[in-house]
Formats: sequence, C-alpha cells, structure tokens
Amino acid sequence: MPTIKDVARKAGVSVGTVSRVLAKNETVKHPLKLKVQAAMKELDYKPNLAARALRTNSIDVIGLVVPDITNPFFAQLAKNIEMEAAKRSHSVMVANSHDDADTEKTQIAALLDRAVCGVIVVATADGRSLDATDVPIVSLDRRFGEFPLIATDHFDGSQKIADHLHALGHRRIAYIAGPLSMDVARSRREGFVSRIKALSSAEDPIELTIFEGQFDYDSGEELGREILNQAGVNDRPTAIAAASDQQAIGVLRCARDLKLDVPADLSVAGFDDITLASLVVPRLTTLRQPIEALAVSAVEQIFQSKASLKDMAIAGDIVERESTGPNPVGT
Amino acid sequence: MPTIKDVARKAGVSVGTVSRVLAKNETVKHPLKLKVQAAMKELDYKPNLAARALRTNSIDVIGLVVPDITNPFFAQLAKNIEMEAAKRSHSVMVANSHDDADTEKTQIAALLDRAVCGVIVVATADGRSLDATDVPIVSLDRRFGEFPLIATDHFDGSQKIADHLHALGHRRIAYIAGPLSMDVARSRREGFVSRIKALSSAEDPIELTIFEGQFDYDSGEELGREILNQAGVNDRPTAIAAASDQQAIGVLRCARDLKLDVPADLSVAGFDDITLASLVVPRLTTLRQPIEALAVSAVEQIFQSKASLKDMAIAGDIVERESTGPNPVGT
DNA sequence: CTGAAAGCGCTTACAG
DNA sequence: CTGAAAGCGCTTACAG
Repeated sequence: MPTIKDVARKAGVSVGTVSRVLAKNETVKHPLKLKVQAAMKELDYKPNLAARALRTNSIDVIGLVVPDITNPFFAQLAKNIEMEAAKRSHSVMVANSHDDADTEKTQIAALLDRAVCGVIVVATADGRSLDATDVPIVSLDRRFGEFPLIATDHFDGSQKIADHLHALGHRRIAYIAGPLSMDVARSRREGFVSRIKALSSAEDPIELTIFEGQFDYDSGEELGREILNQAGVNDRPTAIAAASDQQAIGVLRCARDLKLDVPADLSVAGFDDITLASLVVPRLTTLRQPIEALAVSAVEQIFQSKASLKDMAIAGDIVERESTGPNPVGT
Repeated sequence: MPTIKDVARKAGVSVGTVSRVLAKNETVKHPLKLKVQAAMKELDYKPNLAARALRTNSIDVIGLVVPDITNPFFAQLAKNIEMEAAKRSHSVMVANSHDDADTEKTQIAALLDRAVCGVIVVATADGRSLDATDVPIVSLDRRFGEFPLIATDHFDGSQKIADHLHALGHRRIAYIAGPLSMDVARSRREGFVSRIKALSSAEDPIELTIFEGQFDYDSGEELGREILNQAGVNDRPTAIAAASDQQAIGVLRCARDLKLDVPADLSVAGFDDITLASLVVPRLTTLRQPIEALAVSAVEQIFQSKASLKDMAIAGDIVERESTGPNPVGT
C-alpha cells in the first residue's frame, strides 16, 4: 500500500502538500495540485483511515443503534441511513439494543470508543440517557434521553386521517388509540381528536368515541368487536380509525367475522403503512411514515454543528386504498 | 481522555508494560499487572482504537454486505452476525449492495479501506469477484466470487422434506423447483429427487412429477393450478413439495380456490420458514433455514486463519405444521 | 503558497 | 520479565 510519503516523493512535494490536496484545501496552487493528483492516481493511493482517525479523533462512520434490525420499520430506516451516509462517503456501524436499556448504553459506548462522527439511536422504551459527548447524538422515531428527536409528525398525520374520513361523509367515528403512556400514541390521538372537534359543528355534528389498546393485531380485533357489537346497525360507527396498521388489520379481521363489508358497511384506516397494509384484503388506507425523509434528516443532523441540533417532526402522506369509502348512511 | 501514558505514570511502569497487560500478555508479573489494572480502572482508561488500528492495521470490526437489509432473511442474518460479533467485542459495519455488482464491489472496497478484520458478503446474483486480500472474506448464503461459502444444506433439507412426505404415506408427489439456473434451486431439487428415488421400490413405487418456476408466490400459484387441474381426483398428487415457502403459499392459495382442503385432500410443504409460513392458514410445514448457525459460522470463519477457510453446508430442521398430513387415499 | 517538523496513542522488536 | 525507543501514516500549527 502506498503511503502519503510515496505520493509526495513521486510528485516532488512535501507530505504536507499532499495532505492539503487530500483535504481539498484550496491553498494549493494548480500546477502542484495536478502533479499531486496525478501521482495519487498513478500509485492508486488510498489514505490510511486509521492514521487519519488518530490525528483527527474521528472517522467517517455513523453509528446506528436500533432495538431490532429485524423489525421491518427499523430495517428500512437503516437502509436509508446507510444510503444517505454512503452519499457522503460515510459508512454505518449498526448495533441492536434488543430493546434493553443496558445493552443500548453499552452499544453506544462501543460506538463512541470507535470514534464515530455521530450516532443515531432509535431508543428502547425505558432507555436512560448519557452524559454529554463531543460527537452529535440524535434520536430517531423514539427519543433517547435528552437528545433531539427526529420523528414522524404523528399529530399532523392523524389530522390527515380525520380529514379523509370527514370528507368521505362519516359522522359517527370510533378512534382506537395506542397505549397512552407512549408519546407516539398520545400525539396521534390528539391530532385526530382535535381535528374532529374542529370539524364538528352544531349543524353538522360528529360523534366520536375513543378506545385505548395496545398497538397490536389482537388489541385491534378485540376493540373492533367491542365497538361493532356495542350498538345496533344504526348507532354503529361508519368508520374506525386506528392508531396503527396492526390494530386496523385486527379490525378488518373482526369485520370479516361479523360479515361486515369493508368499505361498503364500514371504513377502516390505519397508521404507519407497514408492508402488510397493502397485502391485506381490502388493502388498507393509512398514513405512510416518511421513512426516507426521517433517515435523511437524521443523517443531516449528524453533519450539522452540534449546537444546532433540534427536534424535527416530519409530515407523512396519506395513502388512500380500498378500506375506506363514502359513508353508507348517506351524507 | 486518559491515555496509556497516564496509566503508565500512575502505575509507575512503562507504557510498554501497560500495553502488554492490555494485550493480556502473560509475561507481565502479578504485582505489576495488578497495579496497572488498578490504574486503568481508576482513570477509567479506554484504549484509543484508532491508534491501535494504525499500528496493527486492523480494527475489531467485521464488514457485512447484503443485497438489501430490508429483506427479512438478510436482516435476521445481520442481527445474528452482530450478536455473535459483539460476543467477541467486535462491531459490524453493514452496507447494502442493492443487488448491484458494482455497488457491491465499491462497498467491499470501502470496508477494506477501513481496515476491517474480515468481510462477510451475501452476494448479488451476478457479482464479480475480487483480487485476493489480506483479510478473510467469506460468502454467506450466496457465493461471492471464489470465496468460501457458508450456506444451508439445501440438499439435506430437501431430503428431510421428502422423508416427511413419504412417512405420511404419500406416493404420488409433485415437486416445484426454483429456477434451475440457480445453485440453490438445483441443490434443493436434487436432494428431493434423489431421496424420493431411493425411497421408491418396485413393490412400493412413488410417482414423482417435477415442475420448474420462479421462487415467488405467483409462480407457486400458477404451477399449483397446473398440477391440480391436470388430472382427475384419482391421479392428482396427494402432496406438493415446493422449493420455497413463497411457492408453497401460492399453492395454498390455489388449493383454496379449488376448494381443496389442506391437509385433508392435499399436503403442501415449503422451504425456508419465512415469517409468513407460520401466519398463513393452514400454517405451513417447511424446512427452517438455520439462520443463527449460519451467522455464527460466518463469524467464526472470519476469526480463523485465512488458510483454513472452507465451504460449509449447515443442516436445517423440518418444522412440521398443519399443511401436511397423512395420505388421504390411505397408505 | 509550501515545507519541515511535531505529535496523535498505541504496539513491538530490541536490549538488558 | 520490563523498559526505552522506534515507528505506524497521517494532519496541522509554525515558519518563511
């Protein structure tokens, strides 16, 4: 492997000069610069990254810790982060926390030991924080300690779902929230509820009932049953909005059991746009999380001066599919 | 950050000695060793990995390149590799090749530039190879160039499926192979076919028909239709073995359309044990790929002397679920 | 604008 | 068994 010394010798300059053209330092004049570049090419010179790291105390690597790379949402995030990093000639080191706060801490420490230039963490549920570091740390999707958070604008997304259902003429609506101990669940519910309230008026009132459950399939199925059994055909909601796709798919399952046609008898909307959402019958109307934008923003933040790190809420788009339709009762 | 010098001073020894206890070099005598360890603890000393890398030309990082981390199979592999690496205090750097040979090459080169201690690559379909390197490279699941391959024992796995079907009394069997241009598809078919032939005898003959398709759902559905329509109830196979779960699930879909009960009228077996396999109705009998063992072996190989790298075929286990049952025609 | 030189924090022959 | 010292390949003040 040729070193910077070899290049300097071949180009007839000092190593300092070579280093400066490497750093794209504009102070090197053209004739010299060209000679150096020619020498580098000829020798197929590649800088020794470890040596550089030793001097600068940082490498072109972004650390990423996720609860579980096997979760498709995190995998997508990881992929987009890797792609964005690659654009800036950075690599990414991933670690799984297995949703364990201690492991998370260890993983971040290991990454920091390796002198990564920043770390992105999708926090565990009960993650503790970390002392201030000299490299930027941002949380993604779920906040880690006191660090700035990049996340979907859950409030806005839920408003969009509310608008969609309202525009379809639904006036008797049920909302299935996630566990309200979670920030995400609260934001989603508040977005939905506040919008419905704003849309409702004395002349054109909207009836909204709210339920709370887990984010999973079973919870959706169970609450769906509760909602749809609670009342006769004429009192039954004509639309159910769920705080997650999994819940919504649970509702779909239950509607099928009850021989309700979706969307003819009942509209169902989810949130997230997981893979299954477009595979299920009928395909699910939902709010697509802006995964790519989330990833890009997280990487951008890492490259910013630490001082300017800040929370970001990124809006997602609604994906209208077959599970929602006009209010069957008539508008 | 304290350096090795600080530790040496505090312990009253030379930096060389500190370095030697760091390296778990047994030549350092006990009294000194303890003093050094105490000093390290007291200062919360952590070695500077970049400096070490500069000296040794290698870091405790394994490179991993996969076609797409978003593919659940690769994600599982990645997770297990990360866990195994962590056990040995190594981190892993992942990169996606997006199934593009050029990107794959670039990614491997980038990893090598970072002086990783080895790289594991799940190759793209048409990947070219690489010149010999001084760090070990192994291919996983799909062979990269001339490098040793760690993969599921597809031959053996298919034999197990054949045995299972035979034991259930099936004597008229159809096999849906994958595209025979792929090694994997060929091994799976050969394993199945050879075992069936071995099991068949003049007194107790087995009828085997072979079909070829893609590994996907649609191909399975289409070939399933062809197989099941081709003959009357009495000539129809009582069992279909597919070379992939996706194909098998396609067959399930088609069986439902044809009002065939699985497994009462027809047994269906897959290969891979993808997540969906245990979610479909009826749940699919299949051959589970030994993902963890694959990951562990790949990491182990990286730690072995380069000379001893070699191909490894790892056996998977059959997972018997509801999609297979006794031959309805009677044994 | 360019060169000479110090130094980043380790590891590892080389002595003794 | 331990210490003194060279050196890994860069970057970056400091001169000029």
